[in-house]
Amino acid sequence: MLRIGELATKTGLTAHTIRFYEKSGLINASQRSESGYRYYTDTDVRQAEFVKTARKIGFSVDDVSTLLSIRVDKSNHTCQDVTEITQRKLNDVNEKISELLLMQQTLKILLNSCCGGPESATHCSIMEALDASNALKPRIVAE
Amino acid sequence: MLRIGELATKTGLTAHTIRFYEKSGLINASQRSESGYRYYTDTDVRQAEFVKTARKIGFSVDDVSTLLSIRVDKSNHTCQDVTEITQRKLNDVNEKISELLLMQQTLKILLNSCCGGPESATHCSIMEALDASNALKPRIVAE
DNA sequence: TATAAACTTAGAGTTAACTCTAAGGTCAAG
DNA sequence: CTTGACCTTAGAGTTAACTCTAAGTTTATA
Ligand SMILES: [Zn+2]
Ligand SMILES: [Zn+2]
Ligand SMILES: [Zn+2]
Ligand SMILES: [Zn+2]
Repeated sequence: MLRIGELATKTGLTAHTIRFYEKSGLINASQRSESGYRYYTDTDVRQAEFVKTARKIGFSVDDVSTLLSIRVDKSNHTCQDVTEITQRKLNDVNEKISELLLMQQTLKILLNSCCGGPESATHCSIMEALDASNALKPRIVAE
Repeated sequence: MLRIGELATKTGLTAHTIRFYEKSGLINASQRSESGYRYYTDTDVRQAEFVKTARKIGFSVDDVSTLLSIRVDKSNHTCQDVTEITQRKLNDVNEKISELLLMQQTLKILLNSCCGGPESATHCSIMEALDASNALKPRIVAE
């Protein structure tokens, strides 16, 4: 039986976060001491680790909540249920990556166009590009 | 001279956002009618477009604020000043991309391992992976 | 003139996931 | 018995960038 600090150490979460997850319904302490201290059983610890793993992969707290409800009642859920959540998450991630790659591309173009030196920014091509509003069309770029 | 709604149409921002940007010091209306309506000059419009462009590229409101202060006083700033902001942003973006690629990789592995069918999740490999906490080590994976 | 669209303000609400604070209680070690 | 580390709670604060509301004013149009 671990106390909250020990669970924190074990999982890499903070005690604060564990309490927050408790409020969110992700982690609970099977036992409480008379004085109110939380005590975590092995089962609780495994659930906390599940939560940590799922969060680390990138699932939202809400997703983890759903995954946990599947976890406690696997026989009434299907692989499809699980892949749906996972696929949705992957789609999110893919979309974010696309956006970021576009930003990356544009930023690279800007950096390539500017000398970066100590001279006056009066004719800085980055500033000019931002003013021209066609700085938003990244193309094939070297490097 | 445009009113806020017209500027909104022209820039693709909303009137709300323009007012928010005003509070944040990014956009201001050179004129006000007697009744208090904002009126934007061509110069204001160009600044608003600069803001829109910079935001679209991914610069934070704070970054844009800094870029604007360079913009109004280019001769007292250098290309280095500008590239620093841009490079910092690119570094941020690169870091986020790395994190997302890791997530993407892991999610792909999970999806590959699960049949995704209508059968019970009792032996679902995604659930197993989340329970095993070694689901976090993405390796080379086929597409 | 009447109506509707557009505008004004201050300030509150949204989202996600924490993060921290205050004020106090508990427990093991020395 | 005292000290210090650890625990408790409710609830407020953080961040970024909006987004919305309410209640009222102005303006253009029919
Ligand atoms: Zn230069
Ligand atoms: Zn430059
Ligand atoms: Zn299956
Ligand atoms: Zn499965």
